[in-house]
Amino acid sequence: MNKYRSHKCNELRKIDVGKKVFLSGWINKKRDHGNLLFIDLRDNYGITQCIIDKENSFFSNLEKIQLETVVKINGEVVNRSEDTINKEIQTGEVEVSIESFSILGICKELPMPVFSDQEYSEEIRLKYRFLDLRRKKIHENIILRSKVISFIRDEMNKLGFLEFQTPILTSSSPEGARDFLVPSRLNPGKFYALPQAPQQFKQLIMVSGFDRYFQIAPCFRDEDARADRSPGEFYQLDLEMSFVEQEDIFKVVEKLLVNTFKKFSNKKLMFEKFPKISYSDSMLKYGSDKPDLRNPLIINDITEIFSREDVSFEIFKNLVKSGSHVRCIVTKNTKDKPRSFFDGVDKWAKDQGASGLAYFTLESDKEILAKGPIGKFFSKEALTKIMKKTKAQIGDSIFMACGKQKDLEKITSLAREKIANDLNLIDENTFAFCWIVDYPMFEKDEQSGKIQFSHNPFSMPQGDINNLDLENPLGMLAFQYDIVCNGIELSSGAIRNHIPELMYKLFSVAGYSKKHVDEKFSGMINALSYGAPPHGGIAPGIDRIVMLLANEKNIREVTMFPMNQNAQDLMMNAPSEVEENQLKELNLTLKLKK
RNA sequence: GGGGGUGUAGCUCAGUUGGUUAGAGCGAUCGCCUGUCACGCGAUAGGUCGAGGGUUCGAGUCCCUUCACUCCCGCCA
Repeated sequence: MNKYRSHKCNELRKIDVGKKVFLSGWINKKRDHGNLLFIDLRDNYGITQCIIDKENSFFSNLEKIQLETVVKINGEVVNRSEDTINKEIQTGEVEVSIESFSILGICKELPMPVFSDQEYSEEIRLKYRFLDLRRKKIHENIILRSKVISFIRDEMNKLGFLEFQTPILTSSSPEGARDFLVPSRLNPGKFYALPQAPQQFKQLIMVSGFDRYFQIAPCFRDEDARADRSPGEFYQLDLEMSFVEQEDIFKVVEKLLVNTFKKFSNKKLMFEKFPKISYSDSMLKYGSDKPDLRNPLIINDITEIFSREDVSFEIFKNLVKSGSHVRCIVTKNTKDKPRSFFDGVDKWAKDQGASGLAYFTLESDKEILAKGPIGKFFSKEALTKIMKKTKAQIGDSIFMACGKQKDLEKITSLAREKIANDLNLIDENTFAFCWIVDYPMFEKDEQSGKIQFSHNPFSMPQGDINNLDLENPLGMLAFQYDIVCNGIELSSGAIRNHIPELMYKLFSVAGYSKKHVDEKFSGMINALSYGAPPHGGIAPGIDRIVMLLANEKNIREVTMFPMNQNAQDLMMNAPSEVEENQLKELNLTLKLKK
């Protein structure tokens, strides 16, 4: 028999009454009545109330013991009287009458309480993460994460995918995010890079003939953190399939995500067949390529209205003449909302750096009229036209913004969210997935004016690949797609370009020579020249999936040992300085900026 | 790199128009208490008010600088 415990702390029931047992765990809570002491003993599985009175010679020692000390308790399971049963805990019908105890691990005075629903500063939580992780909420989040990953692994195996590991020390790639670099001792002056994703490896796995690959893959990107973005490292469900078209990948991933979300959450799925929205539609209707489809508000372009003679809103008209656009958001039946609601939105927009949001409300007094500060600038014919274009009705309000396309997309996207929150339009009890498809292959860099890959240079362009219009690269679409859920980008993927000649052509559009491609992607381009199957894949973010399932707003809540916003591990003291001889071995000298 | 928020006891926070000795709850220590499950009651200890500078007769409070944590923008194929 195990030396430390006969039972776990969630196991004892009425049927065990009379048994001699021994339990080990942490002292979660003491309730000291002076001559009678209750102890809640906690382990990973649950809590058992243990009790001792002053007749017992161990009483005074146990009374003095610190919370969170690890102890082994010997005793007898006894019944609780009807009025002392605790339904909150699994073992609440019984308790353990303590006969003796021993300390297995002492605990100093705690820097933060473990048994408490209080919130603590990130600094203290991260420094004492091992204590933080004992707390119920986050302990359960981490267990959920483990179960989700196991489930996904299981599903992937069932679907015929093989799990492979790919190198962690690899080469730096010129595209994408900033790399983490690792100096090579054996190759002075040269560096490995940690993979931003196993992108090239997974394609090489397809070229190697393995057909279906997946991996719960660590990815490393040296970019600044956000609430939903860990600094440094995160995990993706990386997968790749051979001899597939876009639709084949959609089928696999939809099934996997629907199964996962149904299993681990009680929230409703708005769609089991995820709607497909083209990138350009999404940018127009939602102002973003990661729309929250729980939000019913839609953005409409009404630029043309402002070239009409019977519209006299000169500020917008003049801006439109110089190339700006006007887009609007209609809110249903808001005619009775107080002035403060409308002004609040307008003021908020100004705080966001926009020039504000103009608005009016459609009312009817035999004739259509627009009420609000700028209502008088629109004729009833113009209003009718706007109503037709935006499907607005009497009683609705219209918020308008004017600006250059990029700025406009940004402010309308934010406004959509802001207004929906103000009007409480978002059903928090729902997951709304969608596919964003038809990404452009190339885009123009705003500052330099140069053509560059908009997403992934290895994606397959759409259309007849033998007759691509390379003169108009900005019109070219790619077989590239994202999954978005509740406004969070969960993953992106693509059908890959497996034809070397085509890849050279596309890289040349972005200004890279054949020589450059051969040098930077030698492994890939070489492999594709020896019989590569058509293939494609995707990589859903594990951390974000768990975040959604755990209903958390911050990725640290589902990460066991996260770093802080400055990419420091306060518990392990990373990053840290290293010894001079370590640098010397690596042929490195430090030149710190002052 | 830029903008916002926060920083007061071990922890979570209060602290008024600048005004005497900076408070509370939890935790710690000590005492009382035999049915609690956020046990109760009493007492004690515990403070560089993030740091530095300034204004003032007087600064936790006002001003400047700076640091830490956090949220956002940039960045994230």
